[in-house]
Amino acid sequence: MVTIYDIAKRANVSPMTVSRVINNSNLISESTRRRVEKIIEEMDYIPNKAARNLVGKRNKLVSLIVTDIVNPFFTNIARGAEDKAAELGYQLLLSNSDEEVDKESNYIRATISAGVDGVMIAPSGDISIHNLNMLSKYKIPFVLVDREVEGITSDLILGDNRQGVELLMKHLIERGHRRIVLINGPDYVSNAREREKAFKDIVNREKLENNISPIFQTRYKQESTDDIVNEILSVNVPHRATAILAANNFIGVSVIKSLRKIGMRIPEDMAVVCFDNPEFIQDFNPFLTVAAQPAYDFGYIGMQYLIERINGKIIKNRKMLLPSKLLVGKSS
Amino acid sequence: MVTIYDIAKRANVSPMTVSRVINNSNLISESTRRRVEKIIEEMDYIPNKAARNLVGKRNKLVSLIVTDIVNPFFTNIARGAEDKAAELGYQLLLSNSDEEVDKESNYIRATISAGVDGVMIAPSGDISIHNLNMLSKYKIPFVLVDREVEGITSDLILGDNRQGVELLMKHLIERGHRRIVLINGPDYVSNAREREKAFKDIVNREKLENNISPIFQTRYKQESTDDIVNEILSVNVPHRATAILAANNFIGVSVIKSLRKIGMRIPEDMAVVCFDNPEFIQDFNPFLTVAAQPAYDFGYIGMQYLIERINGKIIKNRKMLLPSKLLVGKSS
DNA sequence: CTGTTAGCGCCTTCAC
DNA sequence: GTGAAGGCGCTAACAG
Repeated sequence: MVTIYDIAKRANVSPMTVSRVINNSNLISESTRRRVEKIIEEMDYIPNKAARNLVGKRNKLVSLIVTDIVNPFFTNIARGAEDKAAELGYQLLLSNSDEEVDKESNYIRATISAGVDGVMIAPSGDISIHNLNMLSKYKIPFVLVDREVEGITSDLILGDNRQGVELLMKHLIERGHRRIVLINGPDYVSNAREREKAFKDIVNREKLENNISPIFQTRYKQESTDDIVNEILSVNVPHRATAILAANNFIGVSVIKSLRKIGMRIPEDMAVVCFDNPEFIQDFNPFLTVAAQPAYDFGYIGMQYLIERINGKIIKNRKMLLPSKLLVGKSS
Repeated sequence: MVTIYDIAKRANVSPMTVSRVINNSNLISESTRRRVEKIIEEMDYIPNKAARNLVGKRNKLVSLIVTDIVNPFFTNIARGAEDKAAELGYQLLLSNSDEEVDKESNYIRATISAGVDGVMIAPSGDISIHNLNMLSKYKIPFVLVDREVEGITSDLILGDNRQGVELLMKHLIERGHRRIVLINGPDYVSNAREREKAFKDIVNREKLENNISPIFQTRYKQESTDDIVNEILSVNVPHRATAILAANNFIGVSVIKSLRKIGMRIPEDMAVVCFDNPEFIQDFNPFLTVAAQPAYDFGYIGMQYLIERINGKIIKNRKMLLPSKLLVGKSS
């Protein structure tokens, strides 16, 4: 391994001078700078981050913790985050928490151990507060994306959930639906609570039949929704809901599968809409009607915020609320 | 920041003893071990990787370099890789090369600088050889996934491209197609060369009309294929190709878009098949007929190989060839 | 503008 | 079983 000492020897300078060169110090004469740079090039010298980090320097390393990179929503967040990070010279550690606090907790510890400068996280839920406090204890800045956590103040990049629900509900109502069911995510995730609140408000405001517009709860994962769908269909036809609003793409897809399994036609027998695209290419084969959140921007802007924080430029907490776009498919 | 010195003081032992505890040395009495462990717990001590790394220890950090995490093929590779890495206590650095050698080169340097123990990479192409040699120079083990590189020997996790092409061609031929066009990836990527070779062999073997079965080349990216499609359609109908084999999902999707743009019906006017799912959920809304590669396994097995290499368990190079599965959609 | 000294947190080596 | 000394590669603080 080539070190600054090797460079120094060859260049007839002290290691400190080499250090100054690789850190772009301007307390150096142009001639020695050039000489040293040439030798660095020749010897393929690559600085050792561990050593740098040990003396208290920034590590230029950030951590991204999502629930599941396979969800296109988070895939795009990851890409946005990585693009911005790379642009600013940072590297990205990736973890999948699967919405499990314990896994998340392990990742947080590993992440601290690795000496990251900051963390961008879509927290598992409100119980993530302990993990986030751990970060605070180590003075590691973080931003929350997609979800906030009760009792935590930080920079936030969130979807405008009320606006998204309005978009989907308005669309369904325009198509004549009056009996709409919400299949929501878990109530320990902030965006599920917000989506539910918006849903209820609209049901009241629009005087929809809210006795037949109950709210079901599942998880934001690839899980069967057969039971919930069966329960919805157990209501006899004149009173049965005619449309389902799924709180995210995984739920939306599961609902479609459950409906198809028992021969229901979509949208004739049941309309389905959801948050977030289940597919990564927007305009290719749209089946589901969705409120598409600008996931890439979540990641890109979030990383910008995070690195500003790392550099100590920003003190007060910021909250960015990003709107969804309605993409009408065949499912409604 | 809590260090082994803090723990040592509180436990009335030397820092060395603490070090032994956190490294599960067995040269320690049960009683002191327990005492130290208790204090570690109390003080929320987290080891500093930078320090560990500096004294030459494993960093428990690996790097994954893909061309684009947004491609579901690589998304699933990433998930498989991260799962295996986490299982074995490793963390994952993620980078997107966009199939550009210079970007890749920067990531490789950053990755070395970060002190990774190993690298899993889908190389940009044959020119990646310099980047891989850089890794060798630093004695960092690596495995190649999805693509091999001429002149590089290493562990390999590859798709069985011949088998995949056979699958798709057999399917098309069974449906009566005799004039098939290949829209391939760039020839500096090994799998493109293999797919082309298999395609040609089958065209000859099956005595397909190979004067009208030319091969076009584009990139494995989300780029327009309008020009290529127009060229294909410029042939008059009795002689025009009736099916297109796209070498990956991005190309497949682009081709569909190009065809739709000019009002061609799929599959009536033109059948389309490709490698890899363009969607992350297999059984939801299948439009394209695809040869689906087991991407998750690429990542999972690849990471297993890599970490075995890191631990010095394996010496000879291994090559894992994974078969595709045919998923028939509406596009053919 | 350049060099010297000391130390970051941990582990290897060698004592005891 | 436990501890002391030294050093990994780098940079902050000081000196010249």
